[in-house]
Amino acid sequence: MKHLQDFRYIEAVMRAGSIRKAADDMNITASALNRRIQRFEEEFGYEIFERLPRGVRLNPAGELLVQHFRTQLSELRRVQGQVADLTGERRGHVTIACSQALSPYFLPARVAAYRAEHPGVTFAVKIRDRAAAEQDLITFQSDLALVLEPVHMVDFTVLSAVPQVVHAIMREGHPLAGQSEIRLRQCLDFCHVLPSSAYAVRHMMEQALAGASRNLQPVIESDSFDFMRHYIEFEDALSFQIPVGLRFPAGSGLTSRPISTRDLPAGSLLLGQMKGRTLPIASARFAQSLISAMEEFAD
Amino acid sequence: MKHLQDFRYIEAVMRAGSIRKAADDMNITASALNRRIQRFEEEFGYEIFERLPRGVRLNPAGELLVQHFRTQLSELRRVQGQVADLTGERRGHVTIACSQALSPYFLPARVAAYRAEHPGVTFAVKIRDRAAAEQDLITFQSDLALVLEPVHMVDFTVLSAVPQVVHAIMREGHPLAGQSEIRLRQCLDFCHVLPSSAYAVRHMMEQALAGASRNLQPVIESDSFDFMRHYIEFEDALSFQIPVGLRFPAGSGLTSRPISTRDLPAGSLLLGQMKGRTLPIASARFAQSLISAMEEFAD
DNA sequence: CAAATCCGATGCAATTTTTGCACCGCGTAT
DNA sequence: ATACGCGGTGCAAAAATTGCATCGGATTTG
Repeated sequence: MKHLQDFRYIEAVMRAGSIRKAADDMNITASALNRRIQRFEEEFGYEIFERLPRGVRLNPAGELLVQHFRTQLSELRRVQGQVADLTGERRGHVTIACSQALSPYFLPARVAAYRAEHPGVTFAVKIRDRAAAEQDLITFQSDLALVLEPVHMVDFTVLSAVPQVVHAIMREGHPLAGQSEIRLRQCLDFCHVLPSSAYAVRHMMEQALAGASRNLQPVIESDSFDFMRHYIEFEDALSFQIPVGLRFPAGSGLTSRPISTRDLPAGSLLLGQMKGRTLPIASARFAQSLISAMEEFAD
Repeated sequence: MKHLQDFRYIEAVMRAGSIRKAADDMNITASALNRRIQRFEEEFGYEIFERLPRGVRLNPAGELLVQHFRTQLSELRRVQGQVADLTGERRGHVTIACSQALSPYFLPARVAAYRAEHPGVTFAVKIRDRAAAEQDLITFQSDLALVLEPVHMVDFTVLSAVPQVVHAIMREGHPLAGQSEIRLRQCLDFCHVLPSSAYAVRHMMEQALAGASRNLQPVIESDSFDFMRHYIEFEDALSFQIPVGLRFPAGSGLTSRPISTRDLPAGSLLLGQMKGRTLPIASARFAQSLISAMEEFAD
């Protein structure tokens, strides 16, 4: 849309940190871009960039403005969706940021189920760690976020929450497999494979062990839940995952046992959206469908 | 703001009902305007005007779009206000649509009280009948509406409500002045001076008398509460007003008595805003101040 | 029933706006 | 001290917008 051109340039400058670099990115001359910025600031009535010796940076007014434009852009898309709806096209697009744990089983199943009923709806599923998922909402890059234990919770409206007890994953023959519940300290006696600290499960475990005499000493630390899960098949170690991410096909040789909530309180898996935002119809409906499905996982 | 130029043109075309007339209004050629509309529709992806033999009219998609633009425009102003705030200018502007009854005493006092504390804040007070006040909110021409018994209440969020019993206004020597409360049917025995049917008091009285054997027969019907009130000083008739609009300076020779709520239920004086909207800081604060003041008038 | 009227659309030239290029002054970094 | 990268600016080229004249179509008018 033509009338948001200025915003695209402003955002580019913000990202690049300098008008010249941004001009390069946007295939335009620095002078042209410079003047666009100046003209905009004049019309707006206030400067939005601080001029630094090595470039420019958004000032607080600029931050406010960028946030406004982002809202505006997402609203425009929502209106377009609504118009598409009433012209009978009946399509729609859902963007969701979610934790890695959701990616193998839970979310694919839910998206497929939804698409079975609404084939015209398309999806963008972004795997994000819990901090990045929130950032995605704030920048309007995702309509929804489904994430375990979000970090900041500012501008985050919770649509649904289910508690999730952390499970230890192990081979079927593992010594701990004989118990129906595992104490956290028992885990420390075995080799463990953990997600890196950006992930909620790791964070929860470190919180739980803060002040304890023994600490986590992962033999493997990874960003890939998939990698860790498969690693367990080869070494007699422990990995950890929440129920929505668990499922053991026959013959995998793996099993899981819950960690006692006395040691490790259950985390909350939250479905949320940007506070105060009106979601596009497709996303709002899919959120409803997700909420129903999440209730079945209340652990 | 330059980037909303298209919207201004679209709105002009909507109002004028034809591109040519709108072009005239906006001091531009019809062809230029026509092409702007076409280009916009192309970018937007959908037509927003129906082409009729005698002009154009917004289609449903266009209605949605116009509403979107109005929101956007008001949001932009809010952001500008916020920016003004953080640059230390500490100014602000409040727009409020209100019933005529509020205009002589209640609202001037409230606005003055608020400005005494916040001298930088400016006001636009628009006197509107109850239907027009709501319309003002919807079109974002006012931030707030303070109105007795609004008509539609769609997209209307109530911020505060106080009941208002209708009072009869009369000269001090009037036969009914001896009673502490007046029955509605008694009023019919005297000449009465009524607001026209666009006003809530008139509407409430007609509702109350619907199906009754006797009906209202105003000797004077007027749009001006001020006129009616002063008219009573010259003829021994009755007029009607709600408490917030009442105050008799010594020597006016007028007085008022409440109509029994058995005959005429109290109406609600509502302070409201457009549903889902975030008000500019100045308006939000003034609304808070109004809410406090309104509580004193709970009748 | 035909002429007149009013409408939106469009080709083309005039005008305004935007862009690119060259260059300035300035502060930092080397 | 010099070189580099930055934002800002004058001026000409390029692009977009506008105005004018005109078309084709539908309604209104006489």
